[in-house]
Amino acid sequence: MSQTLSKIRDSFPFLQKEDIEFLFSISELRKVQPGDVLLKEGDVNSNVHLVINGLLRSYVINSSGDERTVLISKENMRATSLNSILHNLPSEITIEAIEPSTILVINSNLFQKATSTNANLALLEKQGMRSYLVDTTERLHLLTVLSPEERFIRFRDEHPDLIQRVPQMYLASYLGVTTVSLSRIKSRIAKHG
Amino acid sequence: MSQTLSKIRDSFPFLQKEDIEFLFSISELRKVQPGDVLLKEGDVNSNVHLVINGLLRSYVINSSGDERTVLISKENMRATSLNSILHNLPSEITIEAIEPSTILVINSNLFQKATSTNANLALLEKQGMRSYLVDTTERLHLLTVLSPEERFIRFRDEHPDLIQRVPQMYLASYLGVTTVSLSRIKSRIAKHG
DNA sequence: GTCACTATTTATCTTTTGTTATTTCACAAC
DNA sequence: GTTGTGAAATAACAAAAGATAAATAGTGAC
Repeated sequence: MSQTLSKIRDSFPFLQKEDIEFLFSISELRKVQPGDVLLKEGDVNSNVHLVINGLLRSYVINSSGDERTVLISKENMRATSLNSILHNLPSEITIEAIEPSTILVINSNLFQKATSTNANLALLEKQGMRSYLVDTTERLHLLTVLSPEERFIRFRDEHPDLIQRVPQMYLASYLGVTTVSLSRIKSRIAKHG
Repeated sequence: MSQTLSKIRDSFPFLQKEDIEFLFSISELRKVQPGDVLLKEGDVNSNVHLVINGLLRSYVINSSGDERTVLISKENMRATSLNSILHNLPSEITIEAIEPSTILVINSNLFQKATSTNANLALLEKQGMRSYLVDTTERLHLLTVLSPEERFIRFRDEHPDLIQRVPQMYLASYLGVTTVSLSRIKSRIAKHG
């Protein structure tokens, strides 16, 4: 638990000890195993899932019934349903662990209330929204501008650890290709550069 | 000008007349023609471009030298460089008019300063960030989950007016296909349903 | 009206990607 | 050890998309 605390302090240095204690008081520290589901599509769930240790993936199911990974969250990253957190609507995504993970599940309703009286938490909220926006925009640009091969290279360079940790089937659907295609991309890169 | 004012009041009913007057005082109302550039990739520009009338497109150029449209902004919608507005970095996008347009160009630095003393403007900022986030996430989901044909149908149903207004070459690159492909999609739909 | 220019459609061919099935590999259960 | 299970690589074929060029349709200038 104190390891969790120091991790959070490192990530958000402007938070005071009391702020983090408050965060814990409105949170639950969950240990999950690969395949465990933290949030199921269709459920209303306004929790923010902060990854302390491990790996989560968020996915949706398309009209052909295939899962499409929309987000891979590693340490210090979050996973949330925007629908639920902003509008109290059923989640559009399913969040699932792909490693044994420790997740801080923060009750966002209670958090939001506290932001009106606690400036640090308000800043945390604003920063959270901003980094969410930056990440989403970044990913949108990558999907729009880069080819699948370029996307793989970019992902590999930014998250060399995740290439090993993320099963290829999930990485493929995150990059917007099939597993077969991703395999071809990898062998192409291995040959030429 | 008073038409502009009433448009803004309709879009953001919680704003008082003084708030809107302040917005005008830190803004410039620009009339632009198709092809006119409001913001060029590489320039640092932390303005928010609010479309009063007309149509803008934001695009980036990929490694093959082709333009990829990342955003189409019609009335009441915005166009901004996130890089510039959040981090004062060179813009990743170019913003260009594709119709004769009236654009309210808001100085975001001055706006941000005002949000610390004016609660309405702070709310406007928060709402702006949220809707930006919702739009971006929505678009990301569509690109991830839907096929090009499904994306076209969705776009047509949500923005029937834009099908006529947006030149097909820009719509194609917005949907992530070539003009030839978009043409095929349209003829397929015309045949079967 | 014609002319010039551009966008869109259509047709043909090529390349890429998806689909499916098979094989290999790793790992756990027995 | 073998057997089973699931992921990844490979191959063969089908489907889709890209590239290119040519034809058609629009638009504005004159």
